[in-house]
Amino acid sequence: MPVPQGSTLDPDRTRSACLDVATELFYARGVDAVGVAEVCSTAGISKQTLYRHFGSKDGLVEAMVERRSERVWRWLEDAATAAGPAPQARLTAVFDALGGWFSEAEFRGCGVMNAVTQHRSAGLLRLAARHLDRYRGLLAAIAVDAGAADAAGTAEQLLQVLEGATLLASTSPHPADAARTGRDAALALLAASRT
Amino acid sequence: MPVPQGSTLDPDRTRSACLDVATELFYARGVDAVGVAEVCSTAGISKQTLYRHFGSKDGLVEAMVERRSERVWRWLEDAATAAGPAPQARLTAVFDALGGWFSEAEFRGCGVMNAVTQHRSAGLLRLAARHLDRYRGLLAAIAVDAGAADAAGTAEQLLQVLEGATLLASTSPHPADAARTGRDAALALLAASRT
DNA sequence: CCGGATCGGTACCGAGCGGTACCATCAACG
DNA sequence: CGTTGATGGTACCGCTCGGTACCGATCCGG
Repeated sequence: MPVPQGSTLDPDRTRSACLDVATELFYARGVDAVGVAEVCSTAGISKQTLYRHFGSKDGLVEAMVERRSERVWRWLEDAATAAGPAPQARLTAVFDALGGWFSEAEFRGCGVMNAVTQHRSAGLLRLAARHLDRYRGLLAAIAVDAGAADAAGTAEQLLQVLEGATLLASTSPHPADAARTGRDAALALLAASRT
Repeated sequence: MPVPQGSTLDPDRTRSACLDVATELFYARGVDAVGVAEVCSTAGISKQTLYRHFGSKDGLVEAMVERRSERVWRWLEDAATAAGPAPQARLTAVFDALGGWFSEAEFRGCGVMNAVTQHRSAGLLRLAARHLDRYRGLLAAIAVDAGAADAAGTAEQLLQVLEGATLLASTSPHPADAARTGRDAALALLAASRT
């Protein structure tokens, strides 16, 4: 198979490295506050290469948001799965994982929702909807296993708590507290969801 | 008293009109997407006048965020008060009022949190903290009257639901549903907060 | 009626932006 | 070995931004 793998000219590797840098910079300082020139110089590529891969800055932003959404969702799924089959344990694991994230010095809230708040484009709105749907799937599975009378409604409540905790943590001086508060609220809602 | 009131040269009136325009434009399209020139021309004032009143664009943004925070909080307080003394009724009134807001075509989420997401400055972080504290006071009073064992903790849970509902409504095709979901979650949490 | 202050309008500045053109380089392949 | 295609570097373009300087008009108190 003719797949290049260590080469300097591997397009996939270049693209991925570029997305890594874009994710970091855009998340840390905001999409508007970082120019494509800085992304290029930090990633060690030229502007031509960036534009050949992504077409425009918007294209770069959307590609990085999509990848980020998929990764953070998979990360939460893994955390839930590792907690075993009990729905309460899985929900607890989700919020505990969030707590670890919130406590990082670089934490700035949900990158997907931040991006759509900063640039309300049709593409980002669509990506945000997909992002939230992934979360809904995760939370609905927990609600179903917990015997919720209205699993979809319960999942929506849990999603509001999750996003609310994330948003409040992003401006709070004690972000880890937001995860604990969210976990308590989520567990209470899950318990109340059985008819 | 020498207060000018109808004059074209009334500084307070000019300042207020300027803040009205800034509130609308910055909220509708984002702080970065609107230049001071457009704010001035829409408000019918010159750039000199704007800079004499606010010093810089950041000053204008902070002044408009502070006013918006105070107004929306007072609006929610009034909605709760009008619902009578019962804590459940007041909490319901808060989320019903939010539902009316969410349903407006111009709704774009919480203007205060949007602003701090777009421009993470120390001033805006401070204003956001004050904004959330106002909400905490409103919700804590409800939690106390409902006999919550941990009123502050319950208020924090309700705040997460409120902000989560607002954030999700801002990207949802059915924003009013978010208010109903939030109301149900908030009432369930309030019920679960006793002992 | 006049002097000072404030107003709106406009031209302007330096800087940074997103995006493009051109070129020398270098690896891959026939 | 020569061709091809992708790369990094750099200069450049048109545009818009936040912010300032200057001007003539307008209002006000004395």
